[in-house]
Amino acid sequence: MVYFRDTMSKAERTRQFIIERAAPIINRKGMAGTSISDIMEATQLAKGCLYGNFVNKDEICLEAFNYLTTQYTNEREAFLKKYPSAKEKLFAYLEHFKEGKFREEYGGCPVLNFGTESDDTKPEIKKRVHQVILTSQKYLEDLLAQGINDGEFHSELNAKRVALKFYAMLEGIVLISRVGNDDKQVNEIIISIKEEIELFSV
Amino acid sequence: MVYFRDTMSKAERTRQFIIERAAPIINRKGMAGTSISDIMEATQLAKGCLYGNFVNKDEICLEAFNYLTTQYTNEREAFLKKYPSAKEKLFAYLEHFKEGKFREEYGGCPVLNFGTESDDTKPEIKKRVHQVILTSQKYLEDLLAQGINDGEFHSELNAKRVALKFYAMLEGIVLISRVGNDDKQVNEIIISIKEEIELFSV
DNA sequence: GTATTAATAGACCGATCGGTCTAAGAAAAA
DNA sequence: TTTTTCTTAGACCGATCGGTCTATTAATAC
Repeated sequence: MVYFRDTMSKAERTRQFIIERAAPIINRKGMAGTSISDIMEATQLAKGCLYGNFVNKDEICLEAFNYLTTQYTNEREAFLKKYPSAKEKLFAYLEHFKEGKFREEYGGCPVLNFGTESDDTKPEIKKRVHQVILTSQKYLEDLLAQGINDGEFHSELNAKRVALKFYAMLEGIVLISRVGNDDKQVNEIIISIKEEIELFSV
Repeated sequence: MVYFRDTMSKAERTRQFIIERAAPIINRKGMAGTSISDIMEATQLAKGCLYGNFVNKDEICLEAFNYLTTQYTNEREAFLKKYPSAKEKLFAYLEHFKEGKFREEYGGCPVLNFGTESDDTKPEIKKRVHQVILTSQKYLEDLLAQGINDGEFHSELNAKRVALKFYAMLEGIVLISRVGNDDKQVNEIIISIKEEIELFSV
């Protein structure tokens, strides 16, 4: 992240800094499992400073989730830009997933982590996670629809259903690979999805 | 759960009772999010009694996970027994999943909940979750292999890969349906899997 | 250079955390 | 019935929790 000294106030910069430092910790240890002192240590900031920039811990958690997801989305967007067709974009999507910064560096997929923790306890976070899930599905769905439109994919293809299927598989494999400390199964899933894409390619 | 007054000691019965009461709470609120006083309240037992039956909170969490998974496995086992062939068993497996006691009553799939929470913080729990994942995949894989063996499925079918694929999809859809408060997408996934089963049926 | 804004260390708050211990009573097992 | 096992309520422990506040200092903006 770049801090624009000319356009961002000191407070904005600090706020952003806190989010960036806190996000991977919360993603790893969970919202309940992360304490304010964890964040103080990671940022080397005083408690008063944290509470001067956020109203409470929940706000930090929410912003951490937003940061992680937009970060990931932006990176992927930049990566996919190079590929023109829907099919190429889909394959690139899988490649980008396979590189998997979010399966390793930051403690796994935030949708998975925040989603499972929030679903019975934090309605606001849950709502936000839900939005992200919908957006992600929609993205895949649009790619598939574009492919149909461009004559790359068969028209009988149910874009919505297949998008859901792919997305569920990817979330599922993040869980499996992380708990198993093993990336081999990620490749297996990618192969399965690629096979399926070929199946509905014209 | 039945308490066998003749074969179980008082301590064993109490231990079991605590596990059963604590399990759904821990599954919902998370390990870090569940306190000893939560468990005292749910069991109406004194703190000394809890610590007389378990060495610490972690042990309660681990046993809660074991309880939830064996519970679910047993129920499914009983349900599938009625179906003789591999293909019928697979379909029954999906039906049983669709009924989804563990997507609603107990706070979602324990593999998902304990898995995401433990993966960076609780190595012992993580290890146990890993075992359960392997067993579940193996179960599906064996079903598919049996189907091939019995001539129900094509022999080119990659049982291991497809088992992984199905399992990932199911874990993924638990997350999606819970965060979205919506079961419609569960049906969509079931349809997708059924389609796929038909695809490799002879 | 001056005015403003932001960050500091840390005292302090009440509440809760996981966990230990005890003395007494209840329940179960023999 | 007697003995053994188990559970009780709650005091107590030190630590930590999220959060507030203050007086001082540092950095930034104009």
